[in-house]
Amino acid sequence: MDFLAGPSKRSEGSTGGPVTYRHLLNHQSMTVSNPLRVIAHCDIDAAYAQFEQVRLGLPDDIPLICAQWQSIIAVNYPARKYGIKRFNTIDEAKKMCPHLHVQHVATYRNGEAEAGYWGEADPRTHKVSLDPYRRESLKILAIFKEMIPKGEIEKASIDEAFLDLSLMVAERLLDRFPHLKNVPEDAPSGLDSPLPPPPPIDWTNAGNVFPIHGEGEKGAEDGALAADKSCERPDWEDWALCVGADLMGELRSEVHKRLHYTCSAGIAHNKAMAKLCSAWKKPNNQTVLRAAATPAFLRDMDFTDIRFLGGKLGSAMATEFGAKTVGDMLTVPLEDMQKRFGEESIWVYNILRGIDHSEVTARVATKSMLASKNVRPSVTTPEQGHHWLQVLAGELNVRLRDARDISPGLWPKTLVLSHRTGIEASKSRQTAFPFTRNLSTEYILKYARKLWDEVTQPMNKGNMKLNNIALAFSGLERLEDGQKGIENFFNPNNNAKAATATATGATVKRSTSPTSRGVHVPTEPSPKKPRLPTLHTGKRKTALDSFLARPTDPDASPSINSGFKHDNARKPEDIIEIVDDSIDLPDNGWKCPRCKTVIKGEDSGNLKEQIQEHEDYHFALELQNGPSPARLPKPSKTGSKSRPEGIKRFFEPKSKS
DNA sequence: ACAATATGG
DNA sequence: GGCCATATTGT
Repeated sequence: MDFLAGPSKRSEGSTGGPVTYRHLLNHQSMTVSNPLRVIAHCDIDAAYAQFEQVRLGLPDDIPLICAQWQSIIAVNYPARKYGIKRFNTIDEAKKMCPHLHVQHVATYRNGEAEAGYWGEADPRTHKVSLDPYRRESLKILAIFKEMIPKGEIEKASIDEAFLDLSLMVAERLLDRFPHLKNVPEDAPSGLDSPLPPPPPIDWTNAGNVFPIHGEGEKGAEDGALAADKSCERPDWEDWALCVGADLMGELRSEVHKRLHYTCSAGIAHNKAMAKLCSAWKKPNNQTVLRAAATPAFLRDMDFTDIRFLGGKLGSAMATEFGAKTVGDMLTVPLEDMQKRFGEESIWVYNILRGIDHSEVTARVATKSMLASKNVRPSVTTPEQGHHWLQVLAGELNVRLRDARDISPGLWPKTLVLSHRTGIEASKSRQTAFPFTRNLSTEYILKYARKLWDEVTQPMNKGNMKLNNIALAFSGLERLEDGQKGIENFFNPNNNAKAATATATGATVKRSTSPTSRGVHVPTEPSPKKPRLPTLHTGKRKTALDSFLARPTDPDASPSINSGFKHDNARKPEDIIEIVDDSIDLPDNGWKCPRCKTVIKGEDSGNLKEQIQEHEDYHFALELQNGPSPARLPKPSKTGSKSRPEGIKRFFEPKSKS
């Protein structure tokens, strides 16, 4: 337990000694173990609720919940003051707060091709759409990308992201301390010489700085920080965090300025700690976790709050070692942990000590799209199913078109139909999804129906009772010209007769024992099969292994790259280019050179804003779908459709009921 | 390629 | 609890 003894012990970084010029100057050294590494985690406060509040143009201090049928899926912070929780019903919530705003998520209505906000949402006829939220998520991500052009950005979910600020921070440090750019002549070991001692740190713009001795200690608020300052000399690691926190402050204020969303952030030396401290003070706040404050920060925390320990692994460990807090777990020797949970559990051992070497990896492409519906009442005839297939196919149609607007050539390898009855395990059936130039709901529906028939034929005894139907695209990839089915390519209306003739029957029934595959204890890391390496440097292994995976030691291979790992990651130059694009514009409108969308400024004041927003949209979609191969003037759709489609929908009036 | 399952937001 | 996204395993 002497790990907790005090600030002299580092939780990360300086096990290898002082910060050197190499750490600051050599980008190749910006690895997961660079002591100057700065990682942020950012999380939109009560995201769905805020999205709705802003969409509706409501003031930010009114209590609002976002509803999905009779359930609450998000509660904004004003509403939380009334004690409203996610698990309350809407009626309960209204009782707690009579003037509560209740906004239902967008839905697809009957045969409607577009999701929208209708007066009423009926689970018997409507299907929930999260598309509006996905779009807001992309806008936010685009601002991140713009503000942190040189950092890796990992979208962790619809409302969360990790950012690697290390390069930006190093740059700012050098701007501020130019003398550090050159190694002094008389430096004993060249690049590997320690940096000179830093000046004191001004934390005033950094947000919450978690105190070294924990929260409840003597000097509250400023007192604790003042005490910290007096008893500890500043170091460059803390400087890096402070600069990173300034960056995050600017970024969050930019997000607020442009989109009116508040978010919370954590700034630390690694992902796990950044994630933990973004949740420390919410909403609209940020917290910095210095290495020296990490022991106090973690000590009393429930260790299952740590990312990846919230599931079966965490609870198995809690049971095994009779532990609840991180402090409890610190008494478990590494050997014991490894004996019980495998060699790789050193990952857990480290993270309990604030050490986490996992990288911030940009997600380059969406790999699947799922439209799922819990049907009420259950469908008991194949005909009822057709209705929902129509709705699900319609949604997939919209989503794939949207993605293809920005990422041409994107196409799913397969179409999957899943279904569930009661609480049994889901079953699924899939088929190849041949390329066509004429994507339509009907085209999707054709294959969906085929799957549906295969599924329903065997069960046609009147015993059919499906409670969930889902349709998904999987294996989403950018198709090369050569990959496009030749028939379909030249003959768009060809039905590709023999695309699938799968009739393999008999899926295994497996309804019992949800934990049968549960916490299997990996006594050995199990030699992996030579599986297809994924794009992401093949780090993923089994579910459990991936939690426990020990990162490769970056120090051992200084030659492997730093920030820009992915060939298709956007480079800063591109960003300049695009921002410049938006500057040249005709008087009263603007035509996007990429997608030919025309934006008209109603009052000239917001045209620029709209353009920026549009550019951001491109950014974000490329971030998600991968960059477009080149230009490609799209054949103008004008006039062919009465309803705007694809990217244009982005600029439609948001509420349409 | 296909089907099932795990995990997490 | 509903609606997702991603990854892995066995066949």
